[in-house]
Amino acid sequence: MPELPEVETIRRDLAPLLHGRRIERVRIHPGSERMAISHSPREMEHALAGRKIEDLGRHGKYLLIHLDDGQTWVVHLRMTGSLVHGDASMPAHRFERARIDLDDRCTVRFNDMRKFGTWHLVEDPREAMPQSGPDALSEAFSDAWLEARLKGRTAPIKALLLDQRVAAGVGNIYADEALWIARVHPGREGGSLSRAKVKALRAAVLETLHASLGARGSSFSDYRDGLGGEGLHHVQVHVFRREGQPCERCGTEIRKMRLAGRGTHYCPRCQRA
DNA sequence: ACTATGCCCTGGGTGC
DNA sequence: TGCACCCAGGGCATAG
Repeated sequence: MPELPEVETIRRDLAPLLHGRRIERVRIHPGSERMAISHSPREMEHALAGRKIEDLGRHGKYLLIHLDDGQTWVVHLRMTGSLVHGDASMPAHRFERARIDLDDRCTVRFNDMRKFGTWHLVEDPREAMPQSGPDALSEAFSDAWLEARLKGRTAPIKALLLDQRVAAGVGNIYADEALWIARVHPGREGGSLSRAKVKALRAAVLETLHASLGARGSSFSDYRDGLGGEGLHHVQVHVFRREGQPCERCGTEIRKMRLAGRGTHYCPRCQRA
């Protein structure tokens, strides 16, 4: 599941390889037409061909590919998407959904088992992510911002952490990890957190995102970096998918529950309701 | 304005 | 071995 650290790792991998390259040809494969949101697949292929890539940005879980005509190609990998750079002769991945041929005999493959990934081609990146709030690693995601977003809210804090309007880039893995670090029960009402807890939670979000970035992301299943390699962070998580195993702090068995429609992992002792 | 739920999609795992 | 079923979940639409 590519969340902020995984998308940022891909951005860093691809940026030096794509900078200044011209896109020769783009093919969206049959059966994957739905990924093209802002245009029809054929229109998008045509609009991308011949464009030069200027630089790569990121906002939350969205990868932003800035082109020489001022447009931005906005890619979201959702759960199983990956963008893998390689030599044009590299054999196609089993779940290749699209292919981008560059002017240096290299290719970027868009692989996506579940076909949830999306592409937009827009003048302003905000058109492709109208709901997105501040990036979780930006200064705009401040203690004051988080406190204001949580104030008066009765929804579970886990659900609010997953809300991209609150903090863009936090997904299921890092929401669970941050709540464990901050010792907050995932089902607790968002508005019930003290100012000190809100501050601890924001710090925990940053801590877990930076820890994962340092390990090039988490590869629980499908995530791959920009070169097709796996991240290393999944071996150092505290709670995510560790149900039945002991909590590192107190030894209590990690539990799993369903919250906001997502598998939610926590320590029943460290994270009291 | 806020909260909860279902949908999209497909492979992997499980149970019979 | 085969098959039905369930699970994974980000963002969006919809209902209340």
